[in-house]
Amino acid sequence: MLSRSRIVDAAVDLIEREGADAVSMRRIAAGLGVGVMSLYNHVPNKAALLDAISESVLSKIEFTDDPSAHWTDRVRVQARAFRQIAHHYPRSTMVVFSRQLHSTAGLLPVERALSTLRDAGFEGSEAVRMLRMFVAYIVGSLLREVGVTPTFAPVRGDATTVDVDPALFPEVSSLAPYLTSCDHDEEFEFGLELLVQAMSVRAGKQAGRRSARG
Amino acid sequence: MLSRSRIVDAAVDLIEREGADAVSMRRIAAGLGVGVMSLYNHVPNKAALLDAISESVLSKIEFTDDPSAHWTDRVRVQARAFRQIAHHYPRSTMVVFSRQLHSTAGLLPVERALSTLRDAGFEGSEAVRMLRMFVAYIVGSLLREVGVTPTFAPVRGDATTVDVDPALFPEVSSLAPYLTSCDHDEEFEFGLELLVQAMSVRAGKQAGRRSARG
DNA sequence: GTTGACGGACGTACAGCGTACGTGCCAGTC
DNA sequence: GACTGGCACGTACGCTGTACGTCCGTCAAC
Repeated sequence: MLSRSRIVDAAVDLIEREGADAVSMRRIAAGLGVGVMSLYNHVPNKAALLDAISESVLSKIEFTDDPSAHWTDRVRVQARAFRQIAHHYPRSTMVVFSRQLHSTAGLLPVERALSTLRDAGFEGSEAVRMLRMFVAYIVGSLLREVGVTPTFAPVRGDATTVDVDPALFPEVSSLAPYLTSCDHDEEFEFGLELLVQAMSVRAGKQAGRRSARG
Repeated sequence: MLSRSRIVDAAVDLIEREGADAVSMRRIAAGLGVGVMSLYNHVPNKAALLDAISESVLSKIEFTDDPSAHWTDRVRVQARAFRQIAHHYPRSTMVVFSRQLHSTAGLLPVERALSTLRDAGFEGSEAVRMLRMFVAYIVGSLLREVGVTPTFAPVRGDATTVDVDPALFPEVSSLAPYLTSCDHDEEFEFGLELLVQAMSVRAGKQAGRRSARG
């Protein structure tokens, strides 16, 4: 029996195997051994299916939040949880990023994050701003890692040959070795640590007089 | 007479007017008062055209770098220049973000940024890491602003009504006013300032004695 | 002036797309 | 038995990208 979740799962599989461009209602139906129009009994249209895919991927984020841990560690854990799911479904993640979702699938992560930020001493608009900044960094990082967007390492994939004019681009040329290679894990952790430290400073300023929560 | 740049310009116009989904070779040709296949005399295929669009948009970034200014201000200026062009071509920016570009169109910004980072005291891999982190933040922010990706304000557009269960999501519920509204300018500047400050701290550590910004 | 070559504009054609619409099968309820 | 509603499915339409062939204007060589 066909069902919405079976369709979504098949679509995610197809995306991961052959890329987002390969996704068509016909291909999904064929993968399920089913007629094309049968899908429309469970999904109103393709756009809604893509939204459902986004929701499905987002809901797979594992948030094992430990309220007793220090808030900085909780921030790290949550950021990595986000990243891990993106690595597990890289091509579907691109679909998520390319769609505006109005669902509540992302509510739980937001709730957890805000709770953590409150423990860090951020209140009101400051907490929301911190959250948005963090999400921006994570999304931007994942967009680079997933490979669809700018590693801004504009040299050839072959790390040995660099076809950049040193006279025109001295910095790019001299830093070419670092620009061509990219250890995504290190890169992500570097930015994460920087942000956490920046948040710590800000938290100290804000909560300076008042007592921070344990 | 048809030309590659005329085609690209027409495509960008079409994207901005009617969205990326509306872009088809036929529509572009019609907009130019030209037959569909004529386009293929100047562009090998649609994918290449989209790449050309990305390149065109990126090349429009205005970098009026002032080497005499403090590096923190130069960072700010460069970040805002990036953002400004994204605001000028919001829908085309999404096309840029959704494509992996191997062109050298983004080289000049990278060169300027690395030069600025060098002045800040960052060398080698540290400079590249800083650049990548900054780009990640900017890209993530723009992705939110351009509206295609998660403002993570999962409540309704109507700011007065919030359909979130306060029992299940107390933080989201209590911060709803801040989550529903989003002043993109303030939001961007907030994260920008946080990053610049974080970089200042790091620069101080790395370069030893250096004038901190007041 | 004639001829030949060539590049660009264009029409036709084909496979694939999303999906509106209609048809038929089957389970459940009077 | 008749009726109803949900689901699987086929057909069909208008759209897409683009391979291929054709036509025409320009220019060089004779």
